[in-house]
Amino acid sequence: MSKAKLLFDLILYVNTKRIFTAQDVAHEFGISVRTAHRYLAELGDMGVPIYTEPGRGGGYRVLNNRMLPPIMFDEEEAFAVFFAFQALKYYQSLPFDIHIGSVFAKLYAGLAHDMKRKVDRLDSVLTFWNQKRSVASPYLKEIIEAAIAHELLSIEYVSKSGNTVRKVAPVGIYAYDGFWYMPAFDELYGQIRLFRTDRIVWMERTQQTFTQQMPLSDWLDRYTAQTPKKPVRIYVELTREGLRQCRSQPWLEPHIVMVHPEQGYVETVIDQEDWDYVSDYFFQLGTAAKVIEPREMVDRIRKQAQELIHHYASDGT
Amino acid sequence: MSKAKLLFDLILYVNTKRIFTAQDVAHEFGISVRTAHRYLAELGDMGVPIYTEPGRGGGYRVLNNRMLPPIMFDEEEAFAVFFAFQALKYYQSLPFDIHIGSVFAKLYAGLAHDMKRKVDRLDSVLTFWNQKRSVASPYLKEIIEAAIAHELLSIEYVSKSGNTVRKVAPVGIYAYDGFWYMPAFDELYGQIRLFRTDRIVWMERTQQTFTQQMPLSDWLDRYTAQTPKKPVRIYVELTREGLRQCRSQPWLEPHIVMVHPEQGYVETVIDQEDWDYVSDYFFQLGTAAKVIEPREMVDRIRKQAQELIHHYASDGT
DNA sequence: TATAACATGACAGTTATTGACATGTTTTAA
DNA sequence: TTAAAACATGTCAATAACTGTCATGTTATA
Repeated sequence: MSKAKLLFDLILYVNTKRIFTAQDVAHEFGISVRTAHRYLAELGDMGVPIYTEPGRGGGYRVLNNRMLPPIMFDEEEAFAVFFAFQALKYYQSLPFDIHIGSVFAKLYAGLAHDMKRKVDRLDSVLTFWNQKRSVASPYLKEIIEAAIAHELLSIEYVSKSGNTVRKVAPVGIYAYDGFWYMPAFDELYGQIRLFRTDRIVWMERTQQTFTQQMPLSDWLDRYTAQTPKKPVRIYVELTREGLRQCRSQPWLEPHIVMVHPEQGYVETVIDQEDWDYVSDYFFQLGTAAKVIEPREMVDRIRKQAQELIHHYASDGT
Repeated sequence: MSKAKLLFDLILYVNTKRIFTAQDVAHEFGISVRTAHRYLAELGDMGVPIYTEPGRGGGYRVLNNRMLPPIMFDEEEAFAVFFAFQALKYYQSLPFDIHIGSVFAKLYAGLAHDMKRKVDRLDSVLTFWNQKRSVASPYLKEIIEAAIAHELLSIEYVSKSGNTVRKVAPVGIYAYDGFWYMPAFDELYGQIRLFRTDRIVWMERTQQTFTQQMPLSDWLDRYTAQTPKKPVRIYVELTREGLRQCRSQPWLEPHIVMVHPEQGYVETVIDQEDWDYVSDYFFQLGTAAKVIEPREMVDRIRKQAQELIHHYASDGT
């Protein structure tokens, strides 16, 4: 085995084992103990954070920020990472911001000149835009790590009624509309509650772990799904313009049928709960859409239109 | 210079030069031509995509997907990249999706077992949540690259009035509320217009370049700052519900005046260009809003309502 | 057909790596 | 206090890898 390959494998070995002796390495890779020492010293020079404990019961130890073996990326891959980082620019608070910076620096340094210019320009042609929020959330990284490790957290939370200290089991965190939210099981209330992370003023990781209740996605689904209880069939004719508009509605788009470029229809089933929203949507489309079913929706739209005329007529003169 | 260091530098060298001979390398690094050949062969084995052209005028060539020299990341840095990728999960259409996949694979492969589990779990505790859109935008990558290269694009665009083919100079692209938008200078109109990339049905990169007009950020600033060219004053009374609705419109929110919890108004200046959009918005608010000024908007809303009644009446029986 | 490039092989000199052995140092358990 | 188990470092000879020179092909082009 070539030396390079061996060093490569050695990185993996030390990362997995964490604690080991030079004899272990010598035996594992079929080299002499002297060489094992030499190689491990070399890893140290390469930046792998190993330290040693001399004496009986000693050996090599790896610090927790372990190194990955060297990886070669091509420019496209590097560019993809820059692209992804761009998506994070908008967030005021970010976990791992330092690491993002160092990854950026390492990748950027390896680029050829022309490619560097390209990356510089990326900044000026690509934005992930949202309303900027200026509220800081310092505990994001800790929350993520606690959630991953299924670890209980003690938090002090600012709520309407004042600050409270609670012990919670985080389900996860999500970003929405510029804020970070943490759904977490609250021991006090015996149920999962939603916390805004910027309202957490103090936090401590306990050593206690909990058994996972549910993944974040399940919680979000349950939180948003609202279980369609009463299905309602709708049938709506669409003009060209109606087609164009409806295609940007994710809940309609899959059910659009285009008869020909100038005409089409939507036939789908909605939930009773969304009735008003759907009705308002087709109302707002005006003559670009024509609701055929349900009849009640037609009535409602007609009634709304009449109200509107009345509303503005009474205004008159 | 050590061999490793030399190979490292050689990668940079070949990436920058793109075309060169073994003599060039030998001279540049002070090695023999024979060794230059040997090293270059070694780079090939390492995965750097070089090929050769024998014969007079020949030499070594690098394919465009150039390689970066090997980089060592630590786990935290790798995790930061996974985190960034998580932010992109929500987008239906992504440029560089293949590359994101391959970066993920390369980094993931280098992780120790326990860390792999941690990354697997990241998915279940972290979400960047927005309303999902299912509309596909296949041309994102090309737009970005054209914008970076200041290259003119021919596009076929679906607009209200039908499909049109235009030649445009893209300023950049940005993601907003689940859609991708491309502001671009439109030769036809002699000004910068906004395109939704999912409505581009065909695209071709021309070879022509243009001189950059402005960076995307400037454009966004100007766009959001709303320097109306033809200002139109609007005055709209709002009910409680109207207040609630308007408050979630970023362009209205700053100009809302609440008289008391049940009543308020909006008074602001909009641009002539947005007239239709604004009118439609208040139409859709129904009786929750009452446009007082401009009178023409009142007329238009009334007319729309009448049309709607007619639209659904003719349907009748 | 000469030239300028890559391609490959052989060989000897040079350099780097390796293993064996020796000698310290530090810590812990007996 | 001592022995054992670990790292730490040095020396040296054997071996392996690398390098440069020379030689011989091959390929494309002026």
